[in-house]
Amino acid sequence: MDPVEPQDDELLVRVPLRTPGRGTAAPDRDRTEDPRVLRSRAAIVEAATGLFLERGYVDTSVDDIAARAAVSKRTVYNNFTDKERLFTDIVLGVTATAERFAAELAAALADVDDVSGALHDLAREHLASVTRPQVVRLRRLISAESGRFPDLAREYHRRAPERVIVALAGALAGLGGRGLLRVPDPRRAAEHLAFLVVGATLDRVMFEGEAAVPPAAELEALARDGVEVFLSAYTPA
Amino acid sequence: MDPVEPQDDELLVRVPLRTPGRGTAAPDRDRTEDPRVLRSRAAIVEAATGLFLERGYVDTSVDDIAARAAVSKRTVYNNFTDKERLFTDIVLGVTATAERFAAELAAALADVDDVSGALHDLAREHLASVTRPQVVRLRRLISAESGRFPDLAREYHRRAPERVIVALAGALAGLGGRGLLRVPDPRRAAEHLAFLVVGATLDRVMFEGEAAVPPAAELEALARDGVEVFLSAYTPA
DNA sequence: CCGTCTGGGTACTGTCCAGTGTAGTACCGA
DNA sequence: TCGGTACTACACTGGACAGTACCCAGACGG
Repeated sequence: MDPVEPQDDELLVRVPLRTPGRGTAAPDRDRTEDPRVLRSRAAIVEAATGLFLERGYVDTSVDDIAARAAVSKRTVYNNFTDKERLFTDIVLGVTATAERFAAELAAALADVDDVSGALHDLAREHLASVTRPQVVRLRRLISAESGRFPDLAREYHRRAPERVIVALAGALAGLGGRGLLRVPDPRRAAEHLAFLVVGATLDRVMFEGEAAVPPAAELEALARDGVEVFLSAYTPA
Repeated sequence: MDPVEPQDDELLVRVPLRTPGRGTAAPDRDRTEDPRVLRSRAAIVEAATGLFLERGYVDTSVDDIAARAAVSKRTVYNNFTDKERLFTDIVLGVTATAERFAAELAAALADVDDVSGALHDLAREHLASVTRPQVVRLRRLISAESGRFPDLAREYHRRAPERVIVALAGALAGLGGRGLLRVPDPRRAAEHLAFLVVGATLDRVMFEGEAAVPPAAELEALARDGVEVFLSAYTPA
Protein backbone atom coordinates (compact mmCIF):
# COMPACT_ATOMS: atom_id res chain seq x y z
CA MET A 1 0.00 0.00 0.00
CA ASP A 2 1.08 3.52 -0.70
CA PRO A 3 2.62 4.86 2.48
CA VAL A 4 1.32 8.34 1.78
CA GLU A 5 -2.35 7.36 1.57
CA PRO A 6 -3.64 6.76 5.09
CA GLN A 7 -5.91 3.79 5.63
CA ASP A 8 -8.89 3.60 7.92
CA ASP A 9 -6.98 2.25 10.83
CA GLU A 10 -3.84 4.30 10.72
CA LEU A 11 -2.62 7.82 10.78
CA LEU A 12 0.50 9.20 9.25
CA VAL A 13 2.71 10.59 11.92
CA ARG A 14 5.54 12.93 11.14
CA VAL A 15 7.80 13.64 14.05
CA PRO A 16 10.77 15.97 13.79
CA LEU A 17 13.91 13.94 13.36
CA ARG A 18 16.06 16.12 15.55
CA THR A 19 15.77 15.31 19.19
CA PRO A 20 14.21 18.39 20.74
CA GLY A 21 15.54 19.81 23.96
CA ARG A 22 19.24 19.23 23.61
CA GLY A 23 20.02 21.69 20.86
CA THR A 24 21.93 23.81 23.33
CA ALA A 25 25.21 21.93 23.21
CA ALA A 26 25.07 19.71 20.10
CA PRO A 27 27.26 21.20 17.35
CA ASP A 28 25.20 19.43 14.68
CA ARG A 29 27.09 16.20 14.81
CA ASP A 30 26.91 13.22 12.49
CA ARG A 31 23.91 13.60 10.23
CA THR A 32 23.66 9.91 9.51
CA GLU A 33 21.31 9.02 12.32
CA ASP A 34 22.10 5.99 14.39
CA PRO A 35 19.74 3.23 13.17
CA ARG A 36 19.12 2.24 16.78
CA VAL A 37 17.71 5.69 17.46
CA LEU A 38 15.51 5.61 14.41
CA ARG A 39 14.16 2.23 15.35
CA SER A 40 13.45 3.18 18.96
CA ARG A 41 11.88 6.45 18.07
CA ALA A 42 9.58 4.91 15.48
CA ALA A 43 8.47 2.21 17.90
CA ILE A 44 7.79 4.76 20.62
CA VAL A 45 5.82 7.05 18.35
CA GLU A 46 3.73 4.21 17.03
CA ALA A 47 3.01 2.81 20.48
CA ALA A 48 2.25 6.20 21.97
CA THR A 49 -0.02 7.19 19.10
CA GLY A 50 -2.08 4.06 19.51
CA LEU A 51 -2.32 4.31 23.27
CA PHE A 52 -3.16 8.01 23.32
CA LEU A 53 -5.92 7.49 20.77
CA GLU A 54 -7.30 4.46 22.61
CA ARG A 55 -7.12 5.63 26.21
CA GLY A 56 -6.41 9.34 26.18
CA TYR A 57 -3.51 11.27 27.61
CA VAL A 58 -3.92 10.84 31.35
CA ASP A 59 -4.83 7.19 31.23
CA THR A 60 -1.72 6.33 29.27
CA SER A 61 1.42 5.97 31.37
CA VAL A 62 4.92 6.23 30.05
CA ASP A 63 5.48 2.70 31.30
CA ASP A 64 2.61 1.53 29.10
CA ILE A 65 4.16 3.24 26.10
CA ALA A 66 7.58 1.75 26.78
CA ALA A 67 6.08 -1.69 27.19
CA ARG A 68 4.12 -1.58 23.95
CA ALA A 69 7.12 -0.20 22.09
CA ALA A 70 9.24 -3.00 23.56
CA VAL A 71 11.67 -0.42 24.77
CA SER A 72 12.88 0.65 28.17
CA LYS A 73 11.34 3.66 29.84
CA ARG A 74 14.74 5.28 29.88
CA THR A 75 14.83 5.17 26.10
CA VAL A 76 11.57 7.03 25.92
CA TYR A 77 13.09 9.81 27.98
CA ASN A 78 16.25 9.74 25.90
CA ASN A 79 14.18 10.56 22.81
CA PHE A 80 11.51 12.86 24.20
CA THR A 81 12.08 15.34 26.95
CA ASP A 82 8.87 14.45 28.76
CA LYS A 83 5.40 13.03 28.32
CA GLU A 84 3.94 16.36 27.27
CA ARG A 85 6.46 16.83 24.48
CA LEU A 86 5.87 13.31 23.27
CA PHE A 87 2.17 14.05 23.12
CA THR A 88 2.40 17.37 21.35
CA ASP A 89 4.99 16.13 18.88
CA ILE A 90 2.72 13.28 17.91
CA VAL A 91 -0.41 15.39 17.58
CA LEU A 92 1.29 18.00 15.45
CA GLY A 93 2.85 15.26 13.35
CA VAL A 94 -0.56 13.81 12.70
CA THR A 95 -1.99 17.07 11.45
CA ALA A 96 0.21 16.76 8.40
CA THR A 97 -2.40 14.33 7.09
CA ALA A 98 -5.17 16.88 7.48
CA GLU A 99 -3.14 19.62 5.85
CA ARG A 100 -2.57 17.50 2.78
CA PHE A 101 -6.24 16.65 2.61
CA ALA A 102 -7.21 20.32 2.68
CA ALA A 103 -4.95 21.13 -0.22
CA GLU A 104 -6.41 18.28 -2.29
CA LEU A 105 -9.92 19.50 -1.58
CA ALA A 106 -9.23 22.93 -2.93
CA ALA A 107 -7.48 21.60 -6.01
CA ALA A 108 -10.30 19.22 -6.88
CA LEU A 109 -12.74 22.11 -7.13
CA ALA A 110 -10.51 24.53 -8.99
CA ASP A 111 -11.71 24.25 -12.58
CA VAL A 112 -14.71 21.99 -12.81
CA ASP A 113 -17.75 22.61 -14.97
CA ASP A 114 -20.24 20.21 -13.39
CA VAL A 115 -20.63 22.07 -10.10
CA SER A 116 -23.26 19.77 -8.71
CA GLY A 117 -21.30 16.63 -9.47
CA ALA A 118 -18.10 18.06 -8.10
CA LEU A 119 -19.75 19.19 -4.88
CA HIS A 120 -21.31 15.79 -4.40
CA ASP A 121 -17.93 14.13 -4.79
CA LEU A 122 -16.36 16.60 -2.42
CA ALA A 123 -19.08 16.10 0.16
CA ARG A 124 -18.74 12.34 0.02
CA GLU A 125 -15.01 12.57 0.44
CA HIS A 126 -15.18 15.07 3.25
CA LEU A 127 -17.69 12.98 5.14
CA ALA A 128 -15.69 9.83 4.63
CA SER A 129 -12.53 11.49 5.82
CA VAL A 130 -14.10 13.00 8.89
CA THR A 131 -15.69 9.75 10.00
CA ARG A 132 -12.59 7.61 9.72
CA PRO A 133 -12.19 5.98 13.14
CA GLN A 134 -8.73 7.35 13.75
CA VAL A 135 -9.77 10.84 12.79
CA VAL A 136 -12.74 10.63 15.12
CA ARG A 137 -10.47 9.47 17.94
CA LEU A 138 -8.03 12.26 17.18
CA ARG A 139 -10.73 14.90 17.37
CA ARG A 140 -11.98 13.58 20.66
CA LEU A 141 -8.49 13.27 22.06
CA ILE A 142 -7.51 16.81 21.22
CA SER A 143 -10.70 18.45 22.36
CA ALA A 144 -10.54 16.38 25.52
CA GLU A 145 -7.07 17.70 26.26
CA SER A 146 -7.74 21.25 25.12
CA GLY A 147 -7.79 22.30 28.75
CA ARG A 148 -4.35 20.87 29.43
CA PHE A 149 -2.90 21.86 26.03
CA PRO A 150 -4.80 24.95 24.88
CA ASP A 151 -2.13 26.03 22.40
CA LEU A 152 -2.00 22.59 20.87
CA ALA A 153 -5.77 22.48 20.45
CA ARG A 154 -5.77 25.89 18.81
CA GLU A 155 -2.95 24.89 16.52
CA TYR A 156 -4.65 21.66 15.51
CA HIS A 157 -7.88 23.45 14.81
CA ARG A 158 -6.13 26.08 12.78
CA ARG A 159 -4.25 23.51 10.74
CA ALA A 160 -6.97 20.95 10.19
CA PRO A 161 -10.69 21.79 10.30
CA GLU A 162 -10.08 25.49 9.84
CA ARG A 163 -7.78 24.96 6.89
CA VAL A 164 -10.41 22.83 5.20
CA ILE A 165 -12.93 25.63 5.57
CA VAL A 166 -10.50 28.21 4.23
CA ALA A 167 -9.59 26.05 1.24
CA LEU A 168 -13.23 25.37 0.57
CA ALA A 169 -14.03 29.06 0.79
CA GLY A 170 -11.36 29.79 -1.79
CA ALA A 171 -12.71 27.17 -4.15
CA LEU A 172 -16.29 28.37 -3.77
CA ALA A 173 -15.20 31.95 -4.38
CA GLY A 174 -13.59 30.75 -7.59
CA LEU A 175 -16.82 29.13 -8.72
CA GLY A 176 -18.63 32.30 -7.78
CA GLY A 177 -16.26 34.36 -9.89
CA ARG A 178 -17.05 32.16 -12.87
CA GLY A 179 -20.77 32.70 -12.34
CA LEU A 180 -21.42 29.06 -11.49
CA LEU A 181 -22.50 29.86 -7.94
CA ARG A 182 -23.86 32.88 -6.14
CA VAL A 183 -21.41 33.35 -3.29
CA PRO A 184 -21.72 36.67 -1.49
CA ASP A 185 -19.64 35.49 1.50
CA PRO A 186 -17.29 32.60 0.60
CA ARG A 187 -16.29 31.89 4.17
CA ARG A 188 -19.88 31.64 5.30
CA ALA A 189 -20.76 29.54 2.27
CA ALA A 190 -17.96 27.11 3.05
CA GLU A 191 -19.16 26.72 6.61
CA HIS A 192 -22.69 26.13 5.45
CA LEU A 193 -21.66 23.46 2.99
CA ALA A 194 -19.35 21.73 5.42
CA PHE A 195 -21.75 21.61 8.33
CA LEU A 196 -24.78 20.75 6.24
CA VAL A 197 -22.89 17.63 5.30
CA VAL A 198 -20.87 16.65 8.35
CA GLY A 199 -22.38 18.64 11.22
CA ALA A 200 -24.86 16.21 12.68
CA THR A 201 -22.57 13.21 12.31
CA LEU A 202 -19.64 15.03 13.81
CA ASP A 203 -21.68 16.04 16.80
CA ARG A 204 -23.01 12.57 17.50
CA VAL A 205 -19.64 10.95 17.07
CA MET A 206 -18.09 13.41 19.51
CA PHE A 207 -20.20 11.98 22.32
CA GLU A 208 -20.85 8.43 21.27
CA GLY A 209 -17.53 7.56 19.74
CA GLU A 210 -16.58 6.02 16.44
CA ALA A 211 -19.16 3.29 16.94
CA ALA A 212 -21.82 5.88 16.10
CA VAL A 213 -20.54 6.42 12.57
CA PRO A 214 -23.46 5.78 10.20
CA PRO A 215 -23.22 3.01 7.58
CA ALA A 216 -22.04 3.82 4.09
CA ALA A 217 -25.51 4.14 2.63
CA GLU A 218 -26.49 6.72 5.21
CA LEU A 219 -23.26 8.63 4.63
CA GLU A 220 -24.13 8.74 0.96
CA ALA A 221 -27.58 10.12 1.74
CA LEU A 222 -26.15 12.70 4.12
CA ALA A 223 -23.78 13.97 1.47
CA ARG A 224 -26.49 14.08 -1.17
CA ASP A 225 -29.07 15.88 0.98
CA GLY A 226 -26.57 18.36 2.33
CA VAL A 227 -25.32 19.36 -1.10
CA GLU A 228 -28.85 19.57 -2.40
CA VAL A 229 -29.79 22.10 0.27
CA PHE A 230 -26.59 24.00 -0.33
CA LEU A 231 -27.23 24.22 -4.07
CA SER A 232 -30.80 25.39 -3.71
CA ALA A 233 -29.51 28.31 -1.69
CA TYR A 234 -26.33 29.11 -3.59
CA THR A 235 -27.29 28.44 -7.19
CA PRO A 236 -27.48 31.67 -9.21
CA ALA A 237 -30.99 32.82 -10.05
CA MET B 1 -33.78 36.54 39.68
CA ASP B 2 -36.04 33.71 38.79
CA PRO B 3 -34.37 30.52 40.02
CA VAL B 4 -35.67 28.58 37.04
CA GLU B 5 -34.11 30.80 34.39
CA PRO B 6 -30.39 30.02 34.22
CA GLN B 7 -28.05 32.95 33.82
CA ASP B 8 -24.93 33.05 31.75
CA ASP B 9 -22.64 32.04 34.52
CA GLU B 10 -24.64 29.34 36.21
CA LEU B 11 -26.31 26.07 35.54
CA LEU B 12 -29.24 24.60 37.33
CA VAL B 13 -28.22 21.46 39.07
CA ARG B 14 -30.73 18.95 40.28
CA VAL B 15 -29.31 16.19 42.37
CA PRO B 16 -31.44 13.42 43.84
CA LEU B 17 -32.11 14.13 47.48
CA ARG B 18 -31.73 10.58 48.67
CA THR B 19 -28.17 9.60 49.35
CA PRO B 20 -27.37 6.96 46.76
CA GLY B 21 -25.57 3.80 47.70
CA ARG B 22 -26.91 3.10 51.16
CA GLY B 23 -30.40 2.06 50.22
CA THR B 24 -29.55 -1.49 51.15
CA ALA B 25 -30.10 -1.26 54.90
CA ALA B 26 -31.95 2.01 55.46
CA PRO B 27 -35.64 1.29 56.24
CA ASP B 28 -36.61 4.74 54.97
CA ARG B 29 -35.89 6.52 58.20
CA ASP B 30 -36.75 10.04 59.22
CA ARG B 31 -37.82 11.94 56.14
CA THR B 32 -37.11 15.32 57.69
CA GLU B 33 -33.57 15.66 56.43
CA ASP B 34 -30.95 16.94 58.80
CA PRO B 35 -30.34 20.59 57.85
CA ARG B 36 -26.62 20.00 58.22
CA VAL B 37 -26.81 17.40 55.48
CA LEU B 38 -28.77 19.64 53.16
CA ARG B 39 -26.33 22.44 53.66
CA SER B 40 -23.28 20.28 53.11
CA ARG B 41 -24.70 18.58 50.09
CA ALA B 42 -25.62 21.85 48.40
CA ALA B 43 -22.18 23.30 49.04
CA ILE B 44 -20.50 20.18 47.68
CA VAL B 45 -22.59 20.10 44.53
CA GLU B 46 -21.98 23.75 43.84
CA ALA B 47 -18.25 23.49 44.42
CA ALA B 48 -17.89 20.30 42.41
CA THR B 49 -19.91 21.67 39.51
CA GLY B 50 -17.70 24.71 39.28
CA LEU B 51 -14.46 22.81 39.56
CA PHE B 52 -15.40 20.10 37.10
CA LEU B 53 -16.42 22.70 34.54
CA GLU B 54 -13.28 24.74 35.09
CA ARG B 55 -10.66 22.01 35.28
CA GLY B 56 -12.25 18.79 34.14
CA TYR B 57 -12.72 15.52 35.95
CA VAL B 58 -9.19 14.23 36.44
CA ASP B 59 -7.69 17.56 37.35
CA THR B 60 -10.20 18.13 40.09
CA SER B 61 -9.40 16.32 43.31
CA VAL B 62 -11.89 15.52 46.00
CA ASP B 63 -9.72 17.58 48.34
CA ASP B 64 -10.21 20.58 46.04
CA ILE B 65 -13.95 20.07 46.11
CA ALA B 66 -14.04 19.76 49.87
CA ALA B 67 -11.93 22.87 50.25
CA ARG B 68 -14.08 25.02 47.98
CA ALA B 69 -17.23 23.72 49.64
CA ALA B 70 -15.68 24.56 53.02
CA VAL B 71 -16.36 21.05 54.12
CA SER B 72 -14.22 18.11 55.10
CA LYS B 73 -13.40 15.36 52.66
CA ARG B 74 -15.18 12.94 54.95
CA THR B 75 -18.40 14.87 54.45
CA VAL B 76 -18.09 14.52 50.71
CA TYR B 77 -17.85 10.76 51.08
CA ASN B 78 -20.75 10.74 53.53
CA ASN B 79 -22.96 12.24 50.83
CA PHE B 80 -21.63 10.64 47.66
CA THR B 81 -20.34 7.11 47.44
CA ASP B 82 -17.32 8.08 45.36
CA LYS B 83 -15.96 10.64 42.95
CA GLU B 84 -17.51 8.96 39.93
CA ARG B 85 -20.98 9.04 41.43
CA LEU B 86 -20.56 12.65 42.37
CA PHE B 87 -19.61 13.44 38.81
CA THR B 88 -22.40 11.54 37.12
CA ASP B 89 -25.03 12.83 39.55
CA ILE B 90 -24.00 16.38 38.78
CA VAL B 91 -23.88 15.95 35.02
CA LEU B 92 -27.26 14.29 34.87
CA GLY B 93 -28.68 16.96 37.15
CA VAL B 94 -27.43 19.64 34.80
CA THR B 95 -29.10 18.11 31.76
CA ALA B 96 -32.44 19.05 33.29
CA THR B 97 -31.77 22.55 31.99
CA ALA B 98 -31.27 21.31 28.46
CA GLU B 99 -34.36 19.14 28.55
CA ARG B 100 -36.51 22.09 29.54
CA PHE B 101 -35.01 24.18 26.76
CA ALA B 102 -35.86 21.55 24.16
CA ALA B 103 -39.48 21.50 25.21
CA GLU B 104 -39.71 25.28 24.97
CA LEU B 105 -38.23 25.20 21.48
CA ALA B 106 -40.88 22.87 20.16
CA ALA B 107 -43.69 24.82 21.79
CA ALA B 108 -42.53 28.13 20.35
CA LEU B 109 -42.89 26.82 16.82
CA ALA B 110 -46.17 24.98 17.23
CA ASP B 111 -48.71 27.37 15.72
CA VAL B 112 -46.97 30.35 14.19
CA ASP B 113 -47.92 31.95 10.90
CA ASP B 114 -44.80 33.98 10.21
CA VAL B 115 -42.48 31.06 9.55
CA SER B 116 -39.50 33.19 8.63
CA GLY B 117 -39.78 35.37 11.70
CA ALA B 118 -40.30 32.41 14.00
CA LEU B 119 -37.31 30.55 12.60
CA HIS B 120 -35.11 33.59 13.00
CA ASP B 121 -36.15 33.92 16.62
CA LEU B 122 -35.55 30.25 17.18
CA ALA B 123 -32.15 30.36 15.54
CA ARG B 124 -31.06 33.33 17.63
CA GLU B 125 -32.20 31.62 20.78
CA HIS B 126 -30.60 28.32 19.91
CA LEU B 127 -27.30 29.95 19.10
CA ALA B 128 -27.38 32.04 22.26
CA SER B 129 -28.14 29.01 24.36
CA VAL B 130 -25.45 26.86 22.84
CA THR B 131 -22.74 29.50 23.23
CA ARG B 132 -23.41 30.27 26.88
CA PRO B 133 -20.05 29.77 28.60
CA GLN B 134 -21.28 27.18 31.03
CA VAL B 135 -22.95 25.21 28.28
CA VAL B 136 -19.78 25.28 26.24
CA ARG B 137 -17.81 24.05 29.24
CA LEU B 138 -20.34 21.32 29.86
CA ARG B 139 -20.11 20.07 26.29
CA ARG B 140 -16.35 19.99 26.43
CA LEU B 141 -16.34 18.33 29.82
CA ILE B 142 -18.68 15.54 28.83
CA SER B 143 -17.10 14.79 25.50
CA ALA B 144 -13.70 14.86 27.16
CA GLU B 145 -14.82 12.23 29.65
CA SER B 146 -16.80 10.18 27.17
CA GLY B 147 -14.04 7.59 27.25
CA ARG B 148 -14.21 7.20 31.01
CA PHE B 149 -18.00 7.54 31.21
CA PRO B 150 -19.41 6.30 27.90
CA ASP B 151 -22.90 5.70 29.25
CA LEU B 152 -23.02 9.15 30.74
CA ALA B 153 -21.97 10.76 27.48
CA ARG B 154 -24.58 8.83 25.55
CA GLU B 155 -27.24 9.75 28.07
CA TYR B 156 -26.33 13.41 27.95
CA HIS B 157 -26.36 13.46 24.18
CA ARG B 158 -29.71 11.71 24.11
CA ARG B 159 -31.24 14.11 26.59
CA ALA B 160 -29.78 17.38 25.36
CA PRO B 161 -28.59 17.94 21.78
CA GLU B 162 -30.52 14.98 20.44
CA ARG B 163 -33.72 16.04 22.15
CA VAL B 164 -33.43 19.47 20.62
CA ILE B 165 -33.17 17.93 17.17
CA VAL B 166 -36.13 15.67 17.79
CA ALA B 167 -38.28 18.52 19.08
CA LEU B 168 -37.26 20.67 16.16
CA ALA B 169 -38.08 17.87 13.73
CA GLY B 170 -41.54 17.60 15.22
CA ALA B 171 -42.12 21.31 14.92
CA LEU B 172 -40.90 21.43 11.32
CA ALA B 173 -43.08 18.47 10.44
CA GLY B 174 -46.02 20.42 11.83
CA LEU B 175 -45.22 23.39 9.64
CA GLY B 176 -44.84 21.01 6.72
CA GLY B 177 -48.27 19.55 7.40
CA ARG B 178 -49.75 23.06 7.27
CA GLY B 179 -48.11 23.68 3.91
CA LEU B 180 -45.85 26.40 5.24
CA LEU B 181 -42.68 24.43 4.54
CA ARG B 182 -41.67 21.62 2.25
CA VAL B 183 -40.32 19.00 4.63
CA PRO B 184 -39.82 15.57 3.08
CA ASP B 185 -37.62 14.36 5.96
CA PRO B 186 -38.24 16.28 9.20
CA ARG B 187 -35.32 14.77 11.04
CA ARG B 188 -32.92 15.70 8.26
CA ALA B 189 -34.44 19.16 7.99
CA ALA B 190 -33.98 19.73 11.71
CA GLU B 191 -30.33 18.74 11.50
CA HIS B 192 -29.79 21.03 8.53
CA LEU B 193 -31.35 24.00 10.27
CA ALA B 194 -29.53 23.38 13.53
CA PHE B 195 -26.08 22.93 12.04
CA LEU B 196 -26.44 25.70 9.48
CA VAL B 197 -26.86 28.00 12.44
CA VAL B 198 -24.66 26.60 15.18
CA GLY B 199 -22.33 24.15 13.42
CA ALA B 200 -19.29 26.26 12.74
CA THR B 201 -19.41 28.04 16.08
CA LEU B 202 -19.86 24.81 17.99
CA ASP B 203 -16.88 23.29 16.27
CA ARG B 204 -14.57 26.19 16.93
CA VAL B 205 -15.62 26.50 20.53
CA MET B 206 -14.98 22.80 21.09
CA PHE B 207 -11.29 23.35 20.46
CA GLU B 208 -10.70 26.94 21.44
CA GLY B 209 -12.95 27.20 24.44
CA GLU B 210 -15.57 29.69 25.40
CA ALA B 211 -13.22 32.55 24.61
CA ALA B 212 -13.87 31.83 20.94
CA VAL B 213 -17.56 32.64 21.15
CA PRO B 214 -18.27 35.34 18.55
CA PRO B 215 -19.61 38.73 19.63
CA ALA B 216 -23.35 39.36 19.64
CA ALA B 217 -23.42 41.03 16.24
CA GLU B 218 -21.75 38.05 14.61
CA LEU B 219 -24.12 35.65 16.36
CA GLU B 220 -26.99 37.66 14.91
CA ALA B 221 -25.52 37.40 11.42
CA LEU B 222 -24.90 33.67 11.81
CA ALA B 223 -28.52 33.09 12.77
CA ARG B 224 -29.80 35.23 9.93
CA ASP B 225 -27.64 33.67 7.23
CA GLY B 226 -28.30 30.14 8.41
CA VAL B 227 -32.06 30.55 8.40
CA GLU B 228 -31.92 32.25 5.03
CA VAL B 229 -30.17 29.26 3.48
CA PHE B 230 -32.57 26.90 5.21
CA LEU B 231 -35.59 28.75 3.90
CA SER B 232 -34.38 28.91 0.32
CA ALA B 233 -34.15 25.13 0.38
CA TYR B 234 -37.24 24.28 2.40
CA THR B 235 -39.75 26.90 1.24
CA PRO B 236 -42.54 25.36 -0.84
CA ALA B 237 -42.38 26.06 -4.54
C1' DC C 1 -27.50 15.75 83.58
C1' DC C 2 -26.17 11.59 80.94
C1' DG C 3 -25.84 8.23 77.16
C1' DT C 4 -26.13 7.65 72.43
C1' DC C 5 -26.20 8.57 67.77
C1' DT C 6 -24.80 10.95 63.65
C1' DG C 7 -22.23 14.16 60.95
C1' DG C 8 -17.89 16.22 60.58
C1' DG C 9 -12.75 16.87 61.09
C1' DT C 10 -7.80 15.04 61.09
C1' DA C 11 -4.57 12.07 59.93
C1' DC C 12 -3.44 8.16 57.64
C1' DT C 13 -2.92 4.16 54.01
C1' DG C 14 -2.16 2.33 49.74
C1' DT C 15 -1.40 3.11 45.10
C1' DC C 16 -0.06 5.03 40.91
C1' DC C 17 3.02 7.45 38.20
C1' DA C 18 6.46 10.92 36.06
C1' DG C 19 10.95 11.33 35.96
C1' DT C 20 15.98 10.07 37.51
C1' DG C 21 20.33 7.55 38.77
C1' DT C 22 23.21 3.84 37.91
C1' DA C 23 25.52 -0.02 36.37
C1' DG C 24 26.03 -3.00 32.88
C1' DT C 25 25.65 -4.59 27.71
C1' DA C 26 25.72 -4.51 22.51
C1' DC C 27 27.38 -2.33 18.52
C1' DC C 28 30.17 0.71 15.64
C1' DG C 29 34.01 3.15 13.76
C1' DA C 30 39.10 3.99 14.31
C1' DT D 1 41.61 -3.65 20.58
C1' DC D 2 39.63 0.64 22.29
C1' DG D 3 36.44 4.39 23.06
C1' DG D 4 32.04 6.23 22.35
C1' DT D 5 27.14 5.93 22.11
C1' DA D 6 22.62 4.09 22.65
C1' DC D 7 19.89 0.79 24.92
C1' DT D 8 18.33 -2.18 28.99
C1' DA D 9 17.07 -3.35 33.61
C1' DC D 10 15.91 -1.88 37.84
C1' DA D 11 15.58 0.54 41.83
C1' DC D 12 14.20 4.72 43.69
C1' DT D 13 12.30 9.56 44.80
C1' DG D 14 8.83 12.70 45.31
C1' DG D 15 4.31 13.93 44.93
C1' DA D 16 -0.54 13.53 44.10
C1' DC D 17 -4.70 11.58 45.28
C1' DA D 18 -8.84 8.30 46.20
C1' DG D 19 -10.64 6.38 49.89
C1' DT D 20 -10.71 5.11 55.16
C1' DA D 21 -10.01 4.75 60.48
C1' DC D 22 -10.76 6.98 64.25
C1' DC D 23 -12.01 10.47 67.26
C1' DC D 24 -14.65 14.66 68.56
C1' DA D 25 -18.72 17.63 69.09
C1' DG D 26 -23.14 18.59 69.48
C1' DA D 27 -28.14 17.41 69.22
C1' DC D 28 -31.70 14.82 71.31
C1' DG D 29 -34.19 11.60 74.29
C1' DG D 30 -34.60 10.16 78.86
